[in-house]
Amino acid sequence: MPANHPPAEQVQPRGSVMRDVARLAGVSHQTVSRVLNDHPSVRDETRARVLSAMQQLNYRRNLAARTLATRRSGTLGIIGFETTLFGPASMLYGIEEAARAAGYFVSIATVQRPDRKSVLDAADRLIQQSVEGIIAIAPKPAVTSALLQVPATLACVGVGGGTDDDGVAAVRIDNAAGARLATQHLLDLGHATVHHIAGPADWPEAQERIEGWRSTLYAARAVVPPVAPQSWSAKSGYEQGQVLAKDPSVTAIFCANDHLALGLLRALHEAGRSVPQEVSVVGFDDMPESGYFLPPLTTVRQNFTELGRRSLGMLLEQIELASGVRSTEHVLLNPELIVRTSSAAP
Amino acid sequence: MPANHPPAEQVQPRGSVMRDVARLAGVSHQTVSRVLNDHPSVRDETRARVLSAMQQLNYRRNLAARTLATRRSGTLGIIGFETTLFGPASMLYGIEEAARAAGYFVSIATVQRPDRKSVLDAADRLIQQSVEGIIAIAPKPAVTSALLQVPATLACVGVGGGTDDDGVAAVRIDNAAGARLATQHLLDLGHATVHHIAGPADWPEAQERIEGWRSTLYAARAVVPPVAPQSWSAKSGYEQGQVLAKDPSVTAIFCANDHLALGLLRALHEAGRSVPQEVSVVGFDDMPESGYFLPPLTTVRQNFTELGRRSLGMLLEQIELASGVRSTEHVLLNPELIVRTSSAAP
DNA sequence: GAAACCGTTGTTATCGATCACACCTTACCG
DNA sequence: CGGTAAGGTGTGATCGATAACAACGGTTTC
Repeated sequence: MPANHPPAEQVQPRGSVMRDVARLAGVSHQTVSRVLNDHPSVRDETRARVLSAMQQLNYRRNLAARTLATRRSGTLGIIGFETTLFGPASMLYGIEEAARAAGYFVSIATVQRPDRKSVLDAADRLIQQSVEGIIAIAPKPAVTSALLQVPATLACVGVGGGTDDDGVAAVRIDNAAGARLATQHLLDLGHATVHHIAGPADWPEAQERIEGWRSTLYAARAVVPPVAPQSWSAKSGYEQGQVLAKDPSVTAIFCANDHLALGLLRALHEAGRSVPQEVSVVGFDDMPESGYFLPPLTTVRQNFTELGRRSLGMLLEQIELASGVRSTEHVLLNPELIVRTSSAAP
Repeated sequence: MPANHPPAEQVQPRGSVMRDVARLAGVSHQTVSRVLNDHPSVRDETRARVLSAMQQLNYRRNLAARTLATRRSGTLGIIGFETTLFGPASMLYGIEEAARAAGYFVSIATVQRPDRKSVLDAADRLIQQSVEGIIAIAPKPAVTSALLQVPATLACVGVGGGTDDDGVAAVRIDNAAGARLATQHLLDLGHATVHHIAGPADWPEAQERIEGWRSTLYAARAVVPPVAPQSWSAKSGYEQGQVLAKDPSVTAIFCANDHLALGLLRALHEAGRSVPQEVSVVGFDDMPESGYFLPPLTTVRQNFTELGRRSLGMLLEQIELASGVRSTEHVLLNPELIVRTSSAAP
């Protein structure tokens, strides 16, 4: 049920509307509308008169009226999760930028938890605004599966790790490939095996990175050390790092993200184990700061902005195709290994 | 001039509208509207019938129509700058959360550069959407001064460092106070003076931090070392750090933000100067990672989320007061010193 | 010379809500 | 018992745009 606002006595001051422009230009409002919509059959001289009138009156077309008449709002919705983090924030940025370029407006709805109810709630708010499509930042499958519940004629795209669900179009990076890149890099340097500090067990992205890491070790016939998934935080990296630091056989560690790596670096430092001389470390994400860690972090770069742009591209495709059937296309982007100084031969 | 979208043949499927609900409930559309708007004079039994009809039809009120009729959109606009950074991203989050709680929708428009033209452009896009108010993330004065150009009846609030301008309501943190906190902390530890790695010279926030730092040194009759403002980046901190590291008289350094501090820490480490034994370092911002730097960074915390919430509060006040005159209230939030291990007695 | 057509323009209905006002009960009062 | 007030409900106009169609002068076509 939509909220009702407290009354604001003063309404927005009535700016100029199409009638005013029409009167000033000496034409009908419909002609003004034609100029506005680039209709071909308007005489150049008439068009010029109208345009000048619009300029004089500082006319701005009323989107609400247009939406009502056309049943198209020119607005896209984003369902965001943990948007204070660098990754989601960058996706958001990429989406907005691309949307603006395509002439769309962007409305956002954040969710506290990536569960079905919150997502449906957010989607509802967006639908009320007549958005023409929704992009959901979807770290967990619950998000995309919730998207299946929204009216099937509404274009939807999921972006992020939790987009396994086949019913919804999605863009994601290839987490397993990224993990393979990192692991193989360390093996190639000559490490006997690679330890892994994983992300939380219930996150698909964390699972996929474990998968990629594990399969690479298998292929190389290397020992597969145990993992103890906890969270994505530097704290967790620090704590697990303290344990690993005690084990002299550990020479290479791949972290599921850069925050974990940061915590790990601190733990190794405190334990007196130098990086990369004694232990090599590789992260995942490539945050802006990662190049300035001590030592600068070798990591797997996700191009979040590109992720955002691509998802917007897919959404527009769906909208403009308007087949009515929802696309279920999945796009997998390849991450890139950024080698810095935290990794070296043993 | 608004962009026109390529035609999407298929329009949104017509969901149920007020007429449908009215028919099913056996009342007039006006009565449905009354129920929707909590009008007192509806018999309980009628209200119940209407509500049940709405539920059966999964009715959702059309915001565009409502906006057209009431001239109120229930939407607020945000003009964002560098929203991928932790600070702006957190403000955005705080705003959205508070807006949702207050029953408002949020639409966003980002700008590439914080200059007059870009801001007016963004404001224009928001005005087209009939937003009832605008919050601008305003790192530079050009932003708020641009806000003065938007119709005076539209509520506006600036948030951030560039909000000196007296014509616009604003929320900001007290940068000078933060700098004093940091500088005094270092002096209190027993350092003879404090060096400063500043932010870029054309940013008010950087200037205010310089001011706070300098005035504290004056008051303590300490030597005021020169500053060489460059950028906000870790790279800049690294480069300036390399210079400072060579000077054995330098024992305490206050950085204008945590990124600079990160770069500095690396430079000090590479120069073999230990922190905090030989050199103390204090940052500004308190990013989530700062507690895991090597060593954990003493820093000045800005509560960005709170900044966002407060700015939204002020905006709502303006909207709901609707005095027509724009508020010019300024709110200054106090930052907080977070002491970790990067600072110690010389 | 009538019919068909074109480019250009105006007229009227429409989108889905709210608002102002009219209408009908019922109740209460003098 | 009639008049007024108040509660509950319906009717029609309205917000500002677009859509559909009609109208008009001037060709072109048969």
